[in-house]
Amino acid sequence: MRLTHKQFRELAAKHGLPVTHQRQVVYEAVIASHRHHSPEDIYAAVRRRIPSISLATVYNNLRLFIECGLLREVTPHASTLRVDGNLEPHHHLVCSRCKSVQDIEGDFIDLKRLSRQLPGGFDLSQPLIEVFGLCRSCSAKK
Amino acid sequence: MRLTHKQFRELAAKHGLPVTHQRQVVYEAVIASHRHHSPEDIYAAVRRRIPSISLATVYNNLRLFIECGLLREVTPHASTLRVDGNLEPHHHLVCSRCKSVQDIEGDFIDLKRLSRQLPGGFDLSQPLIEVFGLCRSCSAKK
DNA sequence: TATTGAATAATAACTATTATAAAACGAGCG
DNA sequence: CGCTCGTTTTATAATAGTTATTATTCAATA
Repeated sequence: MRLTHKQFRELAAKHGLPVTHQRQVVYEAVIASHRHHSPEDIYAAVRRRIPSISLATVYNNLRLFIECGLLREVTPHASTLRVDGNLEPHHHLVCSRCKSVQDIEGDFIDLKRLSRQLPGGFDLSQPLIEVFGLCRSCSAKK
Repeated sequence: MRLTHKQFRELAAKHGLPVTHQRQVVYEAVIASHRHHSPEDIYAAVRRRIPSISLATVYNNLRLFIECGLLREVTPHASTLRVDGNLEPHHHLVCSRCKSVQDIEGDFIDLKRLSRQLPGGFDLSQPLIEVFGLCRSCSAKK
């Protein structure tokens, strides 16, 4: 706990982010458990230490942390359903910022090696792979 | 247009899905344009042919098509934000059904080849790759 | 033609998230 | 030590996307 405490102060300083008690606690809650969290999970955990905290604060700070690179977003995606009628094997290149999607050929993947790394029982019979990054116009803006 | 007409009937038959006029038109709207659509886009397109169609019907049928494998879902994701505090390079194995996420090592990716396939200007300085499939318990249920 | 079950339309309800406005905080300065 | 200004937090309202509900329509069959 002491460790993440210090770790957060350093990260925040590096990104020019003022440290507040709420931010400290939110960050520690994310790090404390090693799984992938939803805002509600984090809200619940943080409330045990700051009962008065508001859900909006959790959202605000998570987003801030993601923007600054203190945290990563899992599957950064459009907030709405997208469908693809192309059933031919292909994969997607997704912009983490504007969520645009382009198709990409899949031959950069070593399926044999990937299968070897899979946990038992994981079914990859129709593998779909998404590569996240920043599209040209978003990386230009940055 | 005739082609997707027939294509849909065959696909539907293969999956034991009764063909209705609405389904036919929804499917054709997805295929007609080659991008990745939101339900609202599709709703707008379909309304030009069936003005009385309901948004719910579009949702229902898209979901049905995804379930049956007539369409793929782009970025199958939990309906809520997920956050990951682990900044070490690693990737994710995501279950398309239950949306659970596990970490996975990334050495099945040929980054050199991937970079060669990237469209100009795409920034992959912090590559994040997600592999979608079915986790053990979901593939058992199936 | 009457019956039955599935699909659709219309709309209400729900959930996750964002926006807004007011209150509290906190660093810097007199 | 108290004031002030900008930031953060809180509380809550608003919104967007999606799902659920229910009545209606349709299509197939007896």
